[in-house]
Amino acid sequence: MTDPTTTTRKRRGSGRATIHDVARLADVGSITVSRYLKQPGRVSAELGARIARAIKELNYVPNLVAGGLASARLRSVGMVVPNISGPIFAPTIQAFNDTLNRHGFQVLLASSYFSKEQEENAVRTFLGWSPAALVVTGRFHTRATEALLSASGIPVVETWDYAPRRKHIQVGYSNTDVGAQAARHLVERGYKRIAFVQNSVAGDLSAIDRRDGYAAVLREHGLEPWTYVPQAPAPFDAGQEALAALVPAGRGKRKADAIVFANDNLAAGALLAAQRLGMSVPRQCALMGFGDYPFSHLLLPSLTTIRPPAQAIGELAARRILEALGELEPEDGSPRLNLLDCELQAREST
Amino acid sequence: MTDPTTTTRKRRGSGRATIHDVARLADVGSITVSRYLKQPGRVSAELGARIARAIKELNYVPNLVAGGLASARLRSVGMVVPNISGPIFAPTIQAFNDTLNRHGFQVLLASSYFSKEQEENAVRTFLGWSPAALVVTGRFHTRATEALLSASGIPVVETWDYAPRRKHIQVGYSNTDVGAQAARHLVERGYKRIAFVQNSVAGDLSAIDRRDGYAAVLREHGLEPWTYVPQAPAPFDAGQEALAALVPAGRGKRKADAIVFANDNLAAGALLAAQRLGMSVPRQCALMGFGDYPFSHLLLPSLTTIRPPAQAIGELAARRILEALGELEPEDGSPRLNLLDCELQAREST
DNA sequence: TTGTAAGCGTTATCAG
DNA sequence: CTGATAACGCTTACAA
Repeated sequence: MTDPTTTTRKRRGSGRATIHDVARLADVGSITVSRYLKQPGRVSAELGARIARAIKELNYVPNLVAGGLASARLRSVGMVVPNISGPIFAPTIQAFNDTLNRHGFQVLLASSYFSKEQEENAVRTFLGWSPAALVVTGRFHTRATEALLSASGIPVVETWDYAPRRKHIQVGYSNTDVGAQAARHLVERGYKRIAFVQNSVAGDLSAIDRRDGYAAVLREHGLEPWTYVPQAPAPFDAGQEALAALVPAGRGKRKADAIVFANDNLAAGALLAAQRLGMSVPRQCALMGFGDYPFSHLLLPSLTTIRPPAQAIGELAARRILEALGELEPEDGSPRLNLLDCELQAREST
Repeated sequence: MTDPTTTTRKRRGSGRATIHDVARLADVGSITVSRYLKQPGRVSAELGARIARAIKELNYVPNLVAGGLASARLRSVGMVVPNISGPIFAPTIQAFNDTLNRHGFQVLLASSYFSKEQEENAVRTFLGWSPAALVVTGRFHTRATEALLSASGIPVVETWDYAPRRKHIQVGYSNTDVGAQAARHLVERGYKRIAFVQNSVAGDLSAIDRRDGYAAVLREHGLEPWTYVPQAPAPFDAGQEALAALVPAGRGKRKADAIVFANDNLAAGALLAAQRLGMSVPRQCALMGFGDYPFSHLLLPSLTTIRPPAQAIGELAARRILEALGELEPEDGSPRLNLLDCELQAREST
């Protein structure tokens, strides 16, 4: 009743029904079946109905791999992110994946762990898949990656950053602005000795941009920037270490009255350390982070932080790609530059 | 210097160098290049060297799509998870993806949002990709999904659950045991009126297994199971609602002295509500969750919970697949059934 | 150890 | 609107 291969069993192949099986059963040419699948409008209603019946009867699933080979373009999009499971990129991946899935594209994922070399590797691998487009994180890549991206001839999107002068599509926000936003928030609240705590993860260059934005605002206000780089590798420990260094117990030393951390993990480490030390936040020292991780509003005191548009980045990147591929009508002109906003979440810790 | 197509430019194709270009430059048959790439041992050192040079010269990247078509098996593995970005599945995806990437496989991801129909859809789509293996979450699927999986003829892994009688490879833990573990923990600490709060997300059937395990242990100890199903859709609100219902303010009513929540989000909602109400946890009521989300040890009091082996599931699923495909030597016999442990994290809230 | 021939299942091209 | 034919770039089967 449901024998996929109407003819003799072949030596190779998947054993599944092919477009030819459908064509034979519907008594049309295979190419007509292909057309029916891609552009139903270009096939007469009668043949269309016969084909539809045959497809159902054979339980036919088009082989996307063969289609990808023939058209030199697989319906897939490669995406390189620093990591999949962190609180930062996961919503971006989710939104990106869901949006593209909805249009029949598969997302291929690879993580770079903030290493440009691993990113290069991933891009090289992706090219073997003849993807329809590529997405990378940030604007910092190896020269080889740049070359591969440029030579690929397919749409490329850079996410989670914003570099107007680059040639690829940009979907992100300005980390410099974020740093400035944080600094302004603290200055407005009257804090004077405002420190910035760097990420101990080497390779997270976006945190350096945030620091630069912070430093610029402080200088504007006649305050002296003050950066601390923790040694501890684990973010919670690093946050604790930074607090101890910037708000020492003894008298007479220079003390920070507010600290901006490169991310919420560092800030949470400091917040917990403060609790343990009986230090009052924000009275003795205000703390703020970046990222608005899921736990940040649950802390006591709740953590002031800046929320990046993680989900919007994924969704918009997918949309711009679909537009570039002609799969979607450009809604707002489909600009190459897409600058999104980060929202300051003012809470108890400042 | 780097003209990919030594001969005439072709009308179709990606424009990239092919295996034939490499073969021509190295003056060998294309099949020898193919062999060199797959089984370097079967090619003489001299030809190998010539081929290696040609590959470098042409910057050749094998077209995996063509290879996948020819061999009727793409080096890809489809994975369906309820969601990508939650605290639960993200570590599994990360570990699974990284392990398979390391062996040259691409992971194709799709999210079901706990819907069996969406899962079926994803599986159907994946089959069009001729994947080498498939991974699904849990043991509950539509009949059509079951049929597709069985007919696929490729290794199938069910994760995040453990159903010994099913025919697919199992990599997970027993949710019933987890529920029992939670109940035992509370019984041992002397709690008597122990309630269980269900998930408000319909479709998360694993939570029901946990409740069953909890109920069995309570009965063993002569205690009466007591399940509450919140109405609020958002987990935090649902947790708060459950607390209000199970530990009412008035006198004379029946009150829970301990509550097991279906997950940490619910428990966190209750914990925060307790703080706001000035209720002392665990003195007035002990609370525990499931999942050990990243924030759980940061709460005040820190949340007792059970940590599922999320990362181990991803890694082991990948390993079993690679073994089934002959890409990896079976280390411990590569059993079909893989039961992992969940670790109870006893903390302040109980 | 190496090579030849024949697909894999689809789509681009061009002709009716 | 429909179809025959020839790719797409690689691997399997078989032969030397």
